[in-house]
Amino acid sequence: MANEKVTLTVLVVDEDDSSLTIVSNILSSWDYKVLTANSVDNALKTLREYEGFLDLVITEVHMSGIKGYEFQQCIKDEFKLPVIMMSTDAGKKEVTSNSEENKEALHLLKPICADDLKDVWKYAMAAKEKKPVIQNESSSEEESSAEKIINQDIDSSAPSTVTHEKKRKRKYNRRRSIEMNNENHSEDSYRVQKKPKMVWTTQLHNLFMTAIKKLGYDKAVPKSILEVMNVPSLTRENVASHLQV
DNA sequence: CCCCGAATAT
DNA sequence: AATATTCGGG
Repeated sequence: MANEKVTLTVLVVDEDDSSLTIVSNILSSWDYKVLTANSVDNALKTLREYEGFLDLVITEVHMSGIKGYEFQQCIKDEFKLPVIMMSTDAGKKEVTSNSEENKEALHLLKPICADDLKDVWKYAMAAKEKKPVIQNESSSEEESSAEKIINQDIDSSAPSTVTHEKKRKRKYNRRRSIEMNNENHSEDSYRVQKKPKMVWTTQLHNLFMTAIKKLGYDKAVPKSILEVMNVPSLTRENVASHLQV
């Protein structure tokens, strides 16, 4: 019933104020709701205060008072949020090693630029519960629709360097929700593409717009747009159709 | 055959 | 109304 505009909320944590401001500004300009914290303490405060409201955390690795990864673990464990790390020395030892479920931990190299952040919404989205829109095609009502969680896989590109990989793939994963003892609320956005119609979220639309701008009006054809957007599971037809509107 | 934009269908 | 699918042409 309630499927409307989505605003992703991001908590940015860094002890360096200028960095905080930069990231914050970039994200804000894309309709993200941005909260900031300049210390672990403040971050935790905000985390608790906005519990259930946040979608993503972006944090500097080196924070005083705690080891970066404990912090990350803590956030993931307690708040079940995707965490993206930032630092000036990505690729260092623990960064990549100390991660069991670090699948969602993108690591960004400072200085952060807009390009680095353009994909973060995917992480937030992936972590959110997807609300599938199932539509039945046939008239038989005997339907057992238990699993309708459609999940798009996340395509992580190399940090801060543009790699042009040609990849066009379509892949769906089904994932069972394994939550039983957690109060869970707040949900809205999702993007699906299995059976149901896809949904153009505002983030998706932003990406779309950005792509067109980057290409120029005359060069903005579906194929190019699709490539620039680089969203897995998005088809050329999707883009073409959207282009008409 | 690939891909576009427009038209049309759901 | 928003997306998908089909159509005609380059």
